[in-house]
Amino acid sequence: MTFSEENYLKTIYHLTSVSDADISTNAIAEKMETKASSVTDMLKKLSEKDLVNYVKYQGVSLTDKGKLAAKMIVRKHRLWECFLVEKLDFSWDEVHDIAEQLEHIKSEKLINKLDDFLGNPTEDPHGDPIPDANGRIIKVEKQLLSEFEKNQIGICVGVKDTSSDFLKYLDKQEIALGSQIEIIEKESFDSSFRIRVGTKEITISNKIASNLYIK
Amino acid sequence: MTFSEENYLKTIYHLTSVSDADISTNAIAEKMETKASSVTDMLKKLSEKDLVNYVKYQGVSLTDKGKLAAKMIVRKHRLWECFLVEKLDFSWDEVHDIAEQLEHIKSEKLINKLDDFLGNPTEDPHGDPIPDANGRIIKVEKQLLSEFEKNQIGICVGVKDTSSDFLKYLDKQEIALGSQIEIIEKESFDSSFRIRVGTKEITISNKIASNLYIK
DNA sequence: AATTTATTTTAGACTTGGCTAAAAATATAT
DNA sequence: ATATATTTTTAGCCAAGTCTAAAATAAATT
Repeated sequence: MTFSEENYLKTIYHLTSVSDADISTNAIAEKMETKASSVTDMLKKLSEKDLVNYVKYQGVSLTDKGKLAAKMIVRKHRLWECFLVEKLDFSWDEVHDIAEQLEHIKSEKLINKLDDFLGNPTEDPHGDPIPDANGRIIKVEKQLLSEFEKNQIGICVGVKDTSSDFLKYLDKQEIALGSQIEIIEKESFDSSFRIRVGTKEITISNKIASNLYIK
Repeated sequence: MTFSEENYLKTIYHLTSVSDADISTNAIAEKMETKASSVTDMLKKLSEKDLVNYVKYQGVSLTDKGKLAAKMIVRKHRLWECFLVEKLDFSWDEVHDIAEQLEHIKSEKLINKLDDFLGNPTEDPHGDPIPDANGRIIKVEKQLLSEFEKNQIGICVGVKDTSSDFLKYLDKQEIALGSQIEIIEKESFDSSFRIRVGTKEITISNKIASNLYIK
């Protein structure tokens, strides 16, 4: 499988996890910052290889084979992210681009040994689940901070947006995975939140609250 | 720089280290298992980028820029090999192909952090030197076992051939980096050697002796 | 239901890196 | 010095993956 094929599969996998319905050519093109015509070409190829179910003009979905392949790529991506953060001391906002390259390294033995070396983690540095060698995923109950009510208390277990900008903002506010967060007040006017993180009290916008997973 | 360009640079670098003279198109083609015509095309491109000095029909050599680039690829390759052997517990005959992929990962920060994580090693698992971040290499005095005489004693510090077959043979004979080797007898007829490795006495062919570095 | 708008596909072109076959240059041998 | 052999380059073709522009289909609107 080529780099390009792997990137398409991964994109379709991620889009599927939010929408469920068949994925449109345009949605893929937008996510991958490429042109719809390029996507069409690739969908034909992936369909040939039985990695996707593709019907002209009707969108696309992953076959079982395609889904497993996509999960293996996600597995590699997230394990490498763990390695970068835990062993090489990268911060969580620096690892995405490097893992984007490392996820294409081909060696099952490598990834399984890496998994063991890291102590078989079930989540990456952003709180996203890591599929095991068979593609199984342990789902953690979690909800967005924005859905919480006044006086509720929870632990930060993940981020929805993993952009460097957002992660750096969280660092600045000293919000990390494992941080205890208490809703002090929910402002009805703009849906912003007054929260306590550890000992500090801060105000965060609804956009921030909509990208933090809490348990 | 593309994968292909990096592979050509690396090949020219390795060929240079044995011959000194300009490298022929054919020599590159043979080493890379490709055709001379493909090599010519690539040499033109590398020359455009000032990575090689190339004169039609006259062979090729690396520019300073090209040599540094090649050393950085070798650095990455050898550091990843160290990682695979020391941290992930691969054996020395398994790491080459994986490092061949990892050497193309682009991130200076990654490789320097990996270097630190490994304790800034100066040699890879085959005894080959690892260039530092500036391309500097610590050369170790060493000679081939085949050049040794009767009754000489030395320590195995490297292998010339790094093929899996050869490395597995060495494993079988319990010869590893650091092994003490004593020449018991040199057979003049076929230039084979009777040697002592640790407590064991074995006979090795001249071909084997010509691929073991001793200090 | 017809027409406009948006999406998707096709057709044809380009780039990278490879190939084969033939031509050109260089090296070797008579 | 010339003929032969080897090496290297050129010329033209192919596949992957991308693009633009035009055509086809689906969706939305009147």
